[in-house]
Amino acid sequence: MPELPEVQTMVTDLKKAIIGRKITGVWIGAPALIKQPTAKKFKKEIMGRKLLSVGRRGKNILIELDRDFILLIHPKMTGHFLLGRFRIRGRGRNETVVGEINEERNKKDASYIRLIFYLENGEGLGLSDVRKFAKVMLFKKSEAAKFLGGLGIDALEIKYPEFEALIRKNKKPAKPFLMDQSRIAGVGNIYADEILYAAKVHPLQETSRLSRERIKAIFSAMKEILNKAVRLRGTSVSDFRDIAGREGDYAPRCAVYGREGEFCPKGDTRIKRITIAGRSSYFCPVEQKLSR
DNA sequence: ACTAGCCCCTGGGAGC
DNA sequence: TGCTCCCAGGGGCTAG
Repeated sequence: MPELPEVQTMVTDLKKAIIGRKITGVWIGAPALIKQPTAKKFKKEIMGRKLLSVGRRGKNILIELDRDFILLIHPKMTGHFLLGRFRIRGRGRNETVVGEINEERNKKDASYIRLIFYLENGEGLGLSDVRKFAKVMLFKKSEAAKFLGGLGIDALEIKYPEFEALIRKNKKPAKPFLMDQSRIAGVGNIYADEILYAAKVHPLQETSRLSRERIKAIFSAMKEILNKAVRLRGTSVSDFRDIAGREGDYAPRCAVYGREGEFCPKGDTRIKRITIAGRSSYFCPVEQKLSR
């Protein structure tokens, strides 16, 4: 599921592929993904816009368009972009996308495309999203604060003093703290588990009594793991693909995520899975002891 | 102001 | 083989 490194991979790809190009058409297969404004108005307003720059804040992709518009895409669980040539098959509600993208394995992926931005040369930028959880918004630059105001500091931007101040104020256990986008933006379920494992902190650890040493360990593990995952172009445990349909290379580096019952990389203890706030959490009960 | 819990959605895997 | 059931999960929303 796209977290900061996967979103950054998409942003890097998009920068190369679409900057300076113009949106010549839009196909909306799942109007419910468009949260702002209405799908009809969205289509009208985005037509003919030029793509000026691509950025990221937490897990949100922000594309700057001409006339001071911002296009925001949050991929949620299964959203990702594919660049290729697409045909629409069927009619009305039964319309589906057939992709002429590079490889056979991506054909299925293309059929999950819910939204296409057509570019000048007939190529399309498709948003593939099996579960239709993705969020797409279009608004004026002047309204950005309204739609991004609730987001905390990006996990790759935050400096240690700010991080320590946030974690000291925090009342949640360590894992929900890392995943709270209103404090620090970008860390999701997979990387939170990996960060806490590397920092030797139990996911249910209350953060109020953590020593400065442990807080520093969490902070540096966060930076190191996210940066490494960015270099490896993300984790593809399920649906994540880059713009060309390729998987990321970080998944084999995961020490604990998705590895219930396997041995901890540092010993002969088996990795446990527990549920925290409705989410699976993987950890090593020996490496990550609760302390108080 | 804050938090816990429900809900959105679909494919894939387990179980029978 | 084929059916049904349950699970995955980020974050928006609501009730408390």
